[in-house]
Order: sequence, then structure tokens, then C-alpha cells
Amino acid sequence: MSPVGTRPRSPLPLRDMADTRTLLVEAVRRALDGMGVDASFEVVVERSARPEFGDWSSPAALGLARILRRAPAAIAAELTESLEAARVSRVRAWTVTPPGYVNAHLDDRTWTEAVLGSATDLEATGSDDLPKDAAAAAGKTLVEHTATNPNKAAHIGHLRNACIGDTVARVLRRTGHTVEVNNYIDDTGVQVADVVVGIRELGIEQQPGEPFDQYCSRVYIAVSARYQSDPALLEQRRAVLREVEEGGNETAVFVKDVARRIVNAHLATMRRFDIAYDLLTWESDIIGLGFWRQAFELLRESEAIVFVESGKLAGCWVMPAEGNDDEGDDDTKVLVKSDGIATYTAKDIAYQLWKFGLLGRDFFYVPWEGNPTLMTTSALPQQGASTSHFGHAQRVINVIDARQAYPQRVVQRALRRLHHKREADNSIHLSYEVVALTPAAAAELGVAIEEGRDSVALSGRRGIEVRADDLLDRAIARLTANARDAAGATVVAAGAVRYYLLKFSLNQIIAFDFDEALRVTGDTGVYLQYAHARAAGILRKVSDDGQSIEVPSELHPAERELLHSIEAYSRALTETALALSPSLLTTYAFGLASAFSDFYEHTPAVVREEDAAMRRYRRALVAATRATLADALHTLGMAAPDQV
RNA sequence: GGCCCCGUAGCUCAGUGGAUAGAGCGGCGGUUUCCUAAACCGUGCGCGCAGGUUCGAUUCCUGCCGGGGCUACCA
Repeated sequence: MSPVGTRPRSPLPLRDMADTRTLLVEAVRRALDGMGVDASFEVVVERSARPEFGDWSSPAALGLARILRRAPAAIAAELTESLEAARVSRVRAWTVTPPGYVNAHLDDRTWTEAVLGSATDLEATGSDDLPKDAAAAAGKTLVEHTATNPNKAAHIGHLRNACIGDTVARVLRRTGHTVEVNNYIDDTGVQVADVVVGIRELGIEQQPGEPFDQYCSRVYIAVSARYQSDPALLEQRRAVLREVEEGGNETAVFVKDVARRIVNAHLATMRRFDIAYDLLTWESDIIGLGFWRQAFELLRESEAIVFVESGKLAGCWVMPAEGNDDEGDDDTKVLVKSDGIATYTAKDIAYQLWKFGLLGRDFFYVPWEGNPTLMTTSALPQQGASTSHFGHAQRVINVIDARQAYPQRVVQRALRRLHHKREADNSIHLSYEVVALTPAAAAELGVAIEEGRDSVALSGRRGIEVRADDLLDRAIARLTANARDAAGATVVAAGAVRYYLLKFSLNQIIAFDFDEALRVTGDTGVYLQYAHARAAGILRKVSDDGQSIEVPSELHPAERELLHSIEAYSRALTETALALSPSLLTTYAFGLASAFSDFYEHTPAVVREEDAAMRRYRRALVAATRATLADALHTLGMAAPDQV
């Protein structure tokens, strides 16, 4: 591990990060002001399509042709003249290319000095160097992720959720946000009840050495199958759920204990991927502390929910469709079943109200199983103080797969009906698509593929899954052959799996394939970490002589691209934070690693550079790359090893 | 039926209202007296279809086609 890896992440020093693109946008803006162009005209500046055009180009003149009723080329010429007169820093020359692009050619010396300086700042950033942007003033963002049902081992679908949530939290923290991460434990739901029924009724024994979560997975599959042949068993499930809802009985204690042991297994699994939480929130505590009762009263008083007297929903409390029109029963959500038990969505509404501090109630909090950095909610006042820094968020991000879009809309609707419009608007369902198995992966698992389909959905209930721990173990095994040591293989393997699950767009279904997930070449986490190790290797061999850096007047094309990529980091980070989309950052990081590999292969070896000034400059370029890549890797939740 | 997502190269996927749409994998052919070859280089006429908006659309809008999901007194 790099020493940088152990340093706590601190926000970017945004005030000194004026990147070249921003300077150019401002310069073009000023020039257009002088030409009488309205301030509402959006100035676009982007990387030039081809190197011979320059470094940065703006199509502003194209869009202005119609507005100014002049030829684009003429506008571009005038714009260029104005820009030349303004003597924009870092720009060596302005050119125009048909049909009217204005191109900036950078002054390599001043531009490079600025980029290397920023990257050095990146490395030197201290924790007291707080950003001054609006993001930090926005208050706390609460991120809920993982929330795996506590009844089975975590599989790659759960791991995708956790990697997305953990990375989003890291990106937000890196860009100056205050973040609280919750992991919600649904310990009063059907799934955990199923396992309890199975343990009690099926007589399945835990094998010697078998992890508890894997044992429960077996029980879960078995009991699910048994329901088909023995529907009477479903009555057992109902009984368990009833007793859990009532609490204070032997079954409730047993369920809680099963959940506790599974949660520990999940925490251990996620820990292997460097995923951690601030707070475990238990559904049973939401019930036990009367959160739902309170939420129910609020909803009833504001008439957001109504009691159904007749029809197929007779005896239920429901939230009617938006706008109380005649959309039909389609959009009517049952919150309290006719047997008096609240649905999952109902409890989620209470939880969401708590997240914003709108419930007027709070949990009690205690450390989780002696863990000093992880807290858990509690319903028992004698165990802890009720005053806490948890909850009371200004923004809530729920990382939940796309299949739950509807219930998430219901939660938002509930906030609106309670006249919490701002909180409803700040309730973000960070939706992502599921992980499915390719035919090849299904075949490897011995799972039949349905006629006419090209993928198989994961199903813990049916045992169609790839366990997160198993995937990591396979990745470790794959990497151990080439790794320096076992610890190195573990770190790289975890990063590789994380990268694989993060690089897809959120609304893209991951077609999971073993060969693809375990590959160690090409667009993989291994490639990024290898690039970092190469850079670190150079820095080990070429020491910093402490003298000031002289940038050559002309750059090698590979150096130029590398500098552009380094400079783009700040923007990649802020855009990732804005879009809440980790794949933007993986794409960026791969681009940076590629640019460095290109530099490495196509320019002379830095360690053999004879000229001291040149060696100093090129070392600084490598150092800037390493610092930037390490920062990106850590923000993605990956290690930045100095050697692999 | 209604709502949501997807459709880009053989495969898996990026990408953007702007100039000649990219990467990885697979295939074929190369690179190692040189900082780690987990690397690099060469080899590719592909934005589902049809309209519309625009100076400019793969990107925005509408319709259609194909695939997936949601629409439970499950979570």
C-alpha cells in the first residue's frame, strides 16, 4: 500500500484549481461581452477534435451566426482578434478553422507549470484546507446503501449496490460534502422469517466450518422450495412475522440473533472491499420505538392515507394515487395490511422522515459489537444516549435497484403529502440496474437458461447467484500467481472486482461474465493499479532533488495528453459528484492510466535521463500522475499500491 | 394497458447538440540488450427504424420495432 493510501482523504483545494478550460470559457465570455453578445448565450469550450486544431476549441461562432446575422468565419475572426488583444494567460496562439471554430493553442511552459502545481497541491492538501464551494454549505447528505436482507450470504448484486453507495459517499466527501452512511437492516421482513422457519422446521444442520451466512443461504433455498410442495408452511411464516411485529417474545429474539449473525457476515464481506458504514439502522427499532406509529398519525392527520371500507383492499390503510384523480387502483399503495401489519414501504416512510429529522423522534445509539467506528441504532434507552449527530440530513440518497422505483416514489409522495416539499425534492432514489448472468456464467453455475432469453436474473431464493466472497476469492487466486505477496494479491483483487462493478453506467444491466470480471488485462482495475505501481517505481528510482522545475518549451504529444488528463481530474470529480455516477470516474481513471502507459512506452526512460533539468521536469510529471491516479483510485475505494 | 430502463464494432460497453463516433475483449500480425510485457503498436466503412426541431442530431422531441423491469394486503 502506498503511504498515501493511509492518509485520510480531504476535500480538493478548489480555490486554486482554476483549470485551463474554465479560464478559456471566461476569456471567451469576456470577448463576447465586448461584442455585445447576450450573457444568456452559453459558451462551450471543449478539447480540440484533432491535435493540429489546437488544445481547446469553441464552436461559439457557429451558434452566434444566426443571432448576429453574420457568417461564422467572420464572427470567429473578430472573436479571435479580441482574444488575442486580451492576452489570455496560458494561451500561445488563437486560430480559426472552418466552418468557424476558434482554437486555443496553449503555451506549454506556463500551462504545464500550472497543471503540475495543482497536482502537487493535490498531494499536499491538508485536512484544514476546506473548499469554499456551495457543496459544503449544502448541509449533510445521508447515503443509505447495501441494505442486504439479513438472511443469506451477499452476492454480486448486493455488492454492486455497496460499491456504488460507498463510492458515491467517497466522491461526495472528496468534493467537500458532509456525508453520513447508513446500512438499513430489514430484520422484520419476510426473507429473514423464511430462514427462521427453515431452521426450525426443516432440520437442516450447519456443516462444520460452514460460514453462518452460507448456511442460511442453503436454508433459504430449501424453505423456498418447500413452500411449493407444502403451502401449510406459509402459516409458520405468518406466525413468525406476527411475533416479530409484536416483539418481546422468544421468536423475536431468535430472529434478531439470526439477523445479527448475518449482519456480521455481511460487514466482514464488505470490509474486504474497504466498504464501511457510520450507522446500522434496524427496522425492528423503527417498529419498536414507535416510528411507524408516529408516521402513521402524521399521515392520517394530513389525510395522506385513508382507510378502505370496501372492495378488494377492504380493511387496509392506503395512500391513494397522486392528485386524487381517477388513475385507478394501479397507483394505490397499501401501507397497512388488513391484518394490521405495516408494509415495508410504510416503515421506509417512517425511516425517511427520520433521515430528515422530521419525525420528532430518535433512536438510541450504541457501538456495534464493540466496534469503535460503527454505531448501531437501539430501542433500549439504558444502553445509550438519545442525543446524536445522526440523521437530520438536508439531502438523502437511497441506493436501491431500479425495480424499487415505484415504492421509492411512494416514499417521496408521502413527504409531499405531509407538506415537506423541500425534503421530497431532496429525496434521491439513486437507481441502478441489476446484475444478471450471461449464458456462459449461467452454464458455469449449472443454471439452465430460459428459452428465448439471453441472460439469467440472480435469485438468492433459487440459489442462482455468485457470492461476493467467492468472486473475490477467485480473483485473488487468479492474481496470486503474478503477485509479489498474498496481501498484494488481495488488495489488487478487491480493487479489480470493485472496478468491474463500478465501470458500467448505473442504468445498464451488468451482464456478469466470469472471464470478464476476472480478467487482468485491458480496461480493468488491475490495469489502473499497475499503472500506479509503474509510476511509483520510477519515483523510487529518481529522487526529488528539490530544485525548481523548468518546463521545456515543447512537449512530446504523449506528455501533452498526459497533462490534459491530469488537469481533467478536478472536473471529472465534480461531475461525478453532481451526476452521482461512479462510472464517470472509472472512465476518467482508465483514461489517465492509458495516457500514462502511452507516456511510459513512447518517451525515453525517465531513470536514464541524463540532463538534470529534464529529469527533474519529467519526474515531476510522473509524480503528478501518481498523485492524481492515487487520489482517483482511493476515491473509487481502490488501493494504490506502489508495487504489484 | 400504464410507467421506467436498454438498443452504438463479432462480444461487453464508453461517449457527445459540434469538426473524421471511441475503448476493452476476441481474431490476425508485430514489439522485450530500454523506468515492471498485468504493457505497447498495427489491423474495424457500427449509432434499431421513420419523421421532426436545429446552422449542425448518434445525442433533444414524437411515433414505431426489438429486449428487460415495475405495476402484490412481498421486500
